[in-house]
Amino acid sequence: MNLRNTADQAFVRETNLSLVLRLIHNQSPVSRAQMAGITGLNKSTVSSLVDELIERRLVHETGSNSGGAGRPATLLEINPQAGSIIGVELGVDFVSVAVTDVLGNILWRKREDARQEDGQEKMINQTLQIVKEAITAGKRKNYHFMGIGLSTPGTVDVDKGLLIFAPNLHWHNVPFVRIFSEQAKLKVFVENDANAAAIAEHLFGTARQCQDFLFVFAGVGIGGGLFLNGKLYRGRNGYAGEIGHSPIMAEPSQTVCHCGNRGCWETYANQYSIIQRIQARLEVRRSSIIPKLMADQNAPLSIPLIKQAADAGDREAIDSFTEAGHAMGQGFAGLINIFNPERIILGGPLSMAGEYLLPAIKETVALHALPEINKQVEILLSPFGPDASLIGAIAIVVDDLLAHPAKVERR
Amino acid sequence: MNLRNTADQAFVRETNLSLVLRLIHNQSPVSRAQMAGITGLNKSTVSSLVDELIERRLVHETGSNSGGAGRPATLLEINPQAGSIIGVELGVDFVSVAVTDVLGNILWRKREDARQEDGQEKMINQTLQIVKEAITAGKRKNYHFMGIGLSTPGTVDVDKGLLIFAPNLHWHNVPFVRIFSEQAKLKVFVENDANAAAIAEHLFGTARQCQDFLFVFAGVGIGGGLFLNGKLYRGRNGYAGEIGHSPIMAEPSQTVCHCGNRGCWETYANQYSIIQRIQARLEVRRSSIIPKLMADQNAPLSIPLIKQAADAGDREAIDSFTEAGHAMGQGFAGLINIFNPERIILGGPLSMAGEYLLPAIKETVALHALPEINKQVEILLSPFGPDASLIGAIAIVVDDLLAHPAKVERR
DNA sequence: AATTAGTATGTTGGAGCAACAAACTAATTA
DNA sequence: TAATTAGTTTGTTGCTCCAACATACTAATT
Repeated sequence: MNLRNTADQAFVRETNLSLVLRLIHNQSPVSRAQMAGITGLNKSTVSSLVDELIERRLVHETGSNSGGAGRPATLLEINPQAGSIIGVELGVDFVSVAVTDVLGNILWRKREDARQEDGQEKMINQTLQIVKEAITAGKRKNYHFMGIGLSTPGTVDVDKGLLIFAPNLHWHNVPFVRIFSEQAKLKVFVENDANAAAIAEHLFGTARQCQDFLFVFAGVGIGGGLFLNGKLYRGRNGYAGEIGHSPIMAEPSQTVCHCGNRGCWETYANQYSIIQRIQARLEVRRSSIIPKLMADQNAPLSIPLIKQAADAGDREAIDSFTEAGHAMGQGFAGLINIFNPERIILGGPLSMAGEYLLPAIKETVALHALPEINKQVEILLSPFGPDASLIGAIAIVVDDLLAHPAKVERR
Repeated sequence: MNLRNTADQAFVRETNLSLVLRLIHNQSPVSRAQMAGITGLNKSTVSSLVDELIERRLVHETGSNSGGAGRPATLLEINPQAGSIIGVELGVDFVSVAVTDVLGNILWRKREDARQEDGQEKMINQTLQIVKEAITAGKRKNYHFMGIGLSTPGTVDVDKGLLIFAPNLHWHNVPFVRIFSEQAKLKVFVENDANAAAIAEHLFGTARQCQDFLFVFAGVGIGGGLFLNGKLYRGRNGYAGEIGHSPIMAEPSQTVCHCGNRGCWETYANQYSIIQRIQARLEVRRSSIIPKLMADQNAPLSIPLIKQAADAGDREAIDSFTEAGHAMGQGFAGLINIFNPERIILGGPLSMAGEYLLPAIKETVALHALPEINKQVEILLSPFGPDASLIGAIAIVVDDLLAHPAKVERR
């Protein structure tokens, strides 16, 4: 039982190096003196740390700031040429790959449909193919790749780099890190999709300074990324965050959840539930423009289509979103009472209808969360929309970089 | 915004000192060499750390262990004479004070009924009086007091030492730390009762090595202490853990919760709900021995009394506990899905009926929690029963001691 | 335009202190 | 006596901190 919660001087250096780098990452541009003030570190210590970060090409000087009296400050920023990251999002029926810089700016991307019925091997090979494409495209532009991040539905053993189990894909024990690092000769990280999205919000999104927030991933199901006490909480075995299966809504007539129970929160608030609501409404009323949209586009009922109808002012569409929002709000209220978070961020496919869902969510939360707790909670939309998990895949690599800057070679 | 997540040599020393002390605290007796093996620290470093702990009288050598070949190890233990702790539990209608050693062994205790209707000042003075009594009793026995811990219902600002708001007591902004430290000239700590109980389980109870567990405090309401990633999670403003108000059970005919909503989990599983169940049953059937017990003892319906009936085999009592257990199980299942904890520990007044509740809880959890997640979760009774929060008050002092051993003076 | 004062930034070199490494002594068993 | 394991001693490395210093600018005055 080697717990290794021990500290030594190398740890001190790594901690401070990481602290300064994170500070530059989300307060840039900053000067050495400012950082000394913020962190409480000595000026000379900050200088030494910054020197090292510059040597490792993670940071560079960029102009100076001559405001008031005194010597003007030299401003520091993350070096955009520090390197590039490859992010891979594995969906149930698609694969998405992106290349970004260290700040999450997308430089290249590609998305392909995938059929998990074709089998695990084929889908993984397809993914590897796109990754190789990204690498050759990057080499042509002289990118220096620093790592690959992979986000996947299901439970992940982060340390072993293993997908333990993904119910939607029917996959068990897939050694992603081994597979991808063998092929690409790069450091590889794997993480659950909702968790990855939460880290993305923390690094690049709406939760930059936030110590305690929840990311709610709404789509086929409702999953959560729990960011608590300044870090991701994964639970004992990495299963934490199955917020959609609070089983308390025990009205026996309700739909059976795919988990086998009745009355799970997510059966009232996932994308299926919205489609069902619409179908039920269309059977009764005929005033909606949705049937026409479906016919015109020769497309089945889907969230984007319903959103389109809502945008055109369609009552049935708007009301269905509102109903789903109320159901979501019930769940959010419970989460707020349990976690007292600073923020809750809604992402995933359903978040594209956020403008219709959010007001309903907030309304229900105001009714059902304990007022004292709810007072300061912000409920926000993810700025990444459907790309939340893809940016998440990038973010897990960047997060490792920010945590261990000394792993980057001096050049 | 001085976040001070910085590290320096003092921090290294404190970390390692604390690590070694914690190791001795829950693995004792251990030798220096063993600890070097477990922690990965250098033998000489461990020796230096142990020397300092001995100088501070926190640890002492105790015999030696001549097992196999080689020089026998000198065994180390926490020094029971390191000092004594005063714990204060503030209840809604009682005050309890205990004196223990550093290992939580009770040396002295006293409990008095209190009436919050008499007002805040009177109740606090009554408490201070008992604390003074404890101190004089201790001085007679030459105890060296190291601090006072106070656990209270409601929301606590731990850093400011302030009770922010306790709905049951109707108290607002009580500066407990200031009040008690002025009177007793000792370091004082305040914490919410469920949180304190969770720390007690971590240090002295059923969650010793546990990084991720939940303490469920069941009584008038249902509160929770969330111990995640190896430390207590308090949320943004210290309100985290209001697990009893998940508002999803929306059957309109149900009892209104004291929070104003309908269908809160706790209205189905708190001690009131059990009493109501019994009352409803007694109106229909007359076979129960409960009315006789009430008459004999000239006492109202209460959990201890129902427990007594259950022990005597009374069907109505047992069935009521079972029903409440099933309701609790619904909530537990949700918590298991959300947190994937290693353990859930049931404590508080209701836990005295644990032998009847636990089987029903486990049954419902098995039905409603996701099987993958539930597989390894242990649901246990707190060993402290009704004293969970009192021991908790002790624990918050001991925890500070273990975290910052260098604050203890060399003698 | 030149001078001087004032202020804030960032650098330098030494002090203090932590863990570490290696060589040692100590105490036991086979 | 040899082997083995426990714990100590001595010297090394590398970290932050501190105080003094050099640098670069603004502002006021001559």
